[in-house]
Amino acid sequence: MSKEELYKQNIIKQLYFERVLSATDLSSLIKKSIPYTTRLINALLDEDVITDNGLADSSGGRKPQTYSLIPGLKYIIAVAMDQFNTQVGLYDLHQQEVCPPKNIELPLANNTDALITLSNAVNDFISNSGINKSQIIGMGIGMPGFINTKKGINYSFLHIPKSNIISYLKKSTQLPTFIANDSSVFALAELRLGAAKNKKNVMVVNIGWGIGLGLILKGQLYNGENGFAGEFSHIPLFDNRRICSCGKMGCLETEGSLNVMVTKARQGIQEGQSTIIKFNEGEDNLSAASAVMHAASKGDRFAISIIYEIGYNIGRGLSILIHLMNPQLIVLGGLGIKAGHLWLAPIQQAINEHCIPILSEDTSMKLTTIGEQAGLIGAAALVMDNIESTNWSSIHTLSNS
Amino acid sequence: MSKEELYKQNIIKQLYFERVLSATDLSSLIKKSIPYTTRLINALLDEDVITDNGLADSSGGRKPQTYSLIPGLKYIIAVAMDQFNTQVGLYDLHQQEVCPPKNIELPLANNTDALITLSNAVNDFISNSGINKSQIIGMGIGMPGFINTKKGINYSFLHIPKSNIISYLKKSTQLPTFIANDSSVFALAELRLGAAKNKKNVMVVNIGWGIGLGLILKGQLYNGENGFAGEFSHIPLFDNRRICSCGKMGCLETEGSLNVMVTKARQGIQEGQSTIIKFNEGEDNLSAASAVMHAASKGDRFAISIIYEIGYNIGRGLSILIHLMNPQLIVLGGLGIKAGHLWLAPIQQAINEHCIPILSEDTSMKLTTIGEQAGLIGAAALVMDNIESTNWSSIHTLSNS
DNA sequence: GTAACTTATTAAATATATTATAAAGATGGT
DNA sequence: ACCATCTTTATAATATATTTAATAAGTTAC
Repeated sequence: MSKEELYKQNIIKQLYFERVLSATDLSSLIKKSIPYTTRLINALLDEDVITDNGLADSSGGRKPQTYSLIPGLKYIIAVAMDQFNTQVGLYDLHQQEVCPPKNIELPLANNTDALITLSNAVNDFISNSGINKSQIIGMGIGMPGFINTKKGINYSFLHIPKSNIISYLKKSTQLPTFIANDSSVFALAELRLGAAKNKKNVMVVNIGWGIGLGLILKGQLYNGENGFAGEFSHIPLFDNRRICSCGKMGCLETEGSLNVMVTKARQGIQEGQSTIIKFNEGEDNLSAASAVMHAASKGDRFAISIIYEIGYNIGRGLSILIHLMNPQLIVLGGLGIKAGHLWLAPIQQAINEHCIPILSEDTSMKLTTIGEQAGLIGAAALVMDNIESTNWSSIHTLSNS
Repeated sequence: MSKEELYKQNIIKQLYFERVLSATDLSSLIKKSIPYTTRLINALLDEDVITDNGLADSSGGRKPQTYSLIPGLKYIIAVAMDQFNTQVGLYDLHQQEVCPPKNIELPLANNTDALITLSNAVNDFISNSGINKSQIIGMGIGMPGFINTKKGINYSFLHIPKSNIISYLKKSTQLPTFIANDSSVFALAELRLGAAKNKKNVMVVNIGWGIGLGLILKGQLYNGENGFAGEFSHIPLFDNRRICSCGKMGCLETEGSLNVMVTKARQGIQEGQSTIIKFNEGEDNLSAASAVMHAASKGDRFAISIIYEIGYNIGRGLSILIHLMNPQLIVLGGLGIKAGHLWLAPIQQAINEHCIPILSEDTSMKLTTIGEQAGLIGAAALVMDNIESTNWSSIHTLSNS
């Protein structure tokens, strides 16, 4: 690809994440001069890839002409997987849902058919959407596990003998495919569209059955040497003898996660704690955790105390992170976000107790604002973040010729 | 500075760290085409900043013409401080000592005169060296404490009301000055000239009275939002009740550092352990620690067991680091390096016990090879890493005209 | 001796920035 | 309402920066 095409691609990327930008904005974002940027913009206008978006308000001078992507020009398939379920969504270039996302049951553990199921589901989903496959620029997938993004290998699930996930899905769906760890995808969503936007050093914490972590360093996602960075859940932090899901003992996960929340709640109820939490027989962990968090939001003291304990332990882990990375912001999200601001006090308390003040003073903490679709939105962002070559103008060129 | 001058500066930087390079090497290092790079090289030759270094061996084609810096063209002042002593050295552009480094006693704690003492010492040192100040391109300083590199502030020591260290020293020594945390400087030395050279993700561990850490991520030094990243010594890792030097409890430093080594040795001897370690009355910590490490190298089982315990605890901390950063290499250095390979086994053991295998498998561990001058060499590298504008050709221009 | 390869040089073409100027609007005063 | 002045934005002409392509030259390995 020529340099000029690369810059155009960069402009498209910027417009995807910012939606509306002026020539001056774009010039500083792609770090090229205004006249040169203008030339690139005009080329993109000619190719019918972007559109004139009218004049924006003045900030003390001539009103800037603004530009944006044509939303229906191309689409993106976003896939958010967890160990049991997978969501598939379709988004346009304004990050809007084109049709309602689809949920499929897809257990990952010991499931040799998982990829077949996935690619069938994606192909069906596209067919039902009515969108032509040629208009889809790619598929982004966030999934749990140890993932080598470049090689397309998940060392925990979805193993394919003599091949890899990316090659397989490219072949079976005919779509450029990008995969990443679910916590990285979540962090990417925060970096491009959420609380970490335009921030440099941010820790994005995914409170779920484990504690996921996406590291944003110097304004970029950090993946580590093999893509395994951010294994926060399994740092050896406690001297307990609890066996963790990873096989080791004393991991953060054994004292701070939604699993622990459910366990503590069950235990407390059995011991006769007075609480409004009610578990049905055989209730699954997801609804149990939701019940605890719901009770806590209603003011249930027992539930709040459980969240306090777990939050405090997560905060202990975050103290280590603050010492090592000196971040400006910590963003909390994931399933646990249902308990909202109740996390803030115990985590902050732990940080106060375990951090050197000069370090913790300049680190702020926020709850995610992206909401439940974070996984899908991040997966779509993953495509735009990595896409290198797409024939952006094909459709309009065809209709024009 | 014009773009072209910037590129020339970059060429000088590359030649400083690599000593001898061909046009092709430089072209790929500065990421400009070969013809353009050649033009820049010729300009530098004309200005008598670099010199033709003859032909290098062929690797299957025409022998490359190589170039190098003229070592005596410019010099660098390097300063390595610890809490009690400060070393000052003078280096040429081939990283060679111009005269023996000087040691001065300079306690940092509660010493309002420290900066005056330092600048006097530096000025004296330069006078005695016989090098003209105009030939010195700058001064690099590594020092303990919480340091904001850009603002020139050390929040732990050397506080100056209404000014900062850089401004003060620039004024009193007339030299462009750069400061950084001692562990960062050590990591820089490893990155540019040592075991981390051309590596991407490396943890450089400084085993001393605390455990310092310099993080190299994506091939660059990582400093965090305010320059405080890498506070490994004070991560809350132990459930002990030992008060740390930072005021908190349970820091890594309280169970893994040379201070702990000395304490354990003293305790053991008092309890009648059989060992060849002998402490004189009132022996200071530095020689005591050296004695323990010396005994261990001789095979003293008690000394070795102490190193094992401390190494194991450091390894526990490193396990966390590996989970979070997924580095390809860990480099061990600092005062503790006197015990050499004896650290490797206990640290590796802790990593084996506390790391998920897939993470630890691809992380190797090495001892530093830079030696005792690491602090000074790194401080000199700090100058070359950051210098932006120097009149490189002045002297020769004068002699030519 | 020759194929394959690395390195060096030159001319030509392309990429990109700077400067000057114009246009459009904001602000504050009368 | 009208004007003077300061900003920001847009565009055209010009100058500079940088790469590409073609070619030549020097080496190695078979």
